[in-house]
Amino acid sequence: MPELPEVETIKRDLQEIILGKKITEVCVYNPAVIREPSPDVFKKSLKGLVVKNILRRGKLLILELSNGLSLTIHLKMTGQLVYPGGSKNSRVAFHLSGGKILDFNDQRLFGELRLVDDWRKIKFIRGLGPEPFDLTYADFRDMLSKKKTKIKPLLMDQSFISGIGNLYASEILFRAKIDPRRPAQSLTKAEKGVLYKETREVLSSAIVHGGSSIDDYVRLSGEPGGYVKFHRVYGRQGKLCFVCKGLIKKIAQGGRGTYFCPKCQR
DNA sequence: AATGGGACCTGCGCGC
DNA sequence: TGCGCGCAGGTCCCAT
Repeated sequence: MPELPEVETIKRDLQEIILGKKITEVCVYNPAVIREPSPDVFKKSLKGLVVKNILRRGKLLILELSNGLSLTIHLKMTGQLVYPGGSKNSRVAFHLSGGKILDFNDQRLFGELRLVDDWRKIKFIRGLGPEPFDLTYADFRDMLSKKKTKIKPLLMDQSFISGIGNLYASEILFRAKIDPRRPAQSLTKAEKGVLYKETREVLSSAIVHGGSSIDDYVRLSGEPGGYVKFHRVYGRQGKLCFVCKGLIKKIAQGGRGTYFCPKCQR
């Protein structure tokens, strides 16, 4: 968390609210989250710039600014953007034209803010695989056929496909009825087709509902996203499967929790 | 190429 | 009650 649907939701919220606004002041309360340039230069350079465009690539938010620079924001696990803000716990406060504040909160300080000349050149962006919604079925099928990796960690691999994290990987595989431990290349053509379809459906439905408010994720307004009620397996270990009434199981894969129904997912 | 582990962090829930 | 421990996961990095 947050993954593609949450970041996309925040992107759309930001487009409604802060597009065209000017950054009048930046207050840095914890410099650890500013990865480049130095916090001092970051703060001074942003002052007076207007937000011209707001994009998302994978789980990265990109704010294109009036002088050609871009502010990139990675929320990692506990990052939040809240408007109107002004919380005492914020790490960075962006004062905007109109007098209100956009807060960047981040309890665990994993989040990353960067001010860069060209966001396309940053290492993280260069390493990203295709966006799920830009990927054709033919390409997806071919990509899977080349991989021996287990399917669940593969879906979370940002160089393979961008934007899917631990929560949605589990949810997508449940709906596709595929065991998360299966080697990717062992999937049948039919399974690949279902996986492709469910990847798009789960992600787009999650976006429609404003993302999943698990842990710290909130929308720009501070309100929760509404997709949690559609979760079928994530965080449900030991509970009954909604489809077969069997028990949902939790296993570790690559140091991360994987949730699945051993009966429904083969 | 694939896989596993640790590092970065901090609040929370658990067991004792 | 209070304490210490492990866990949560996005990404990078190193080792095998």
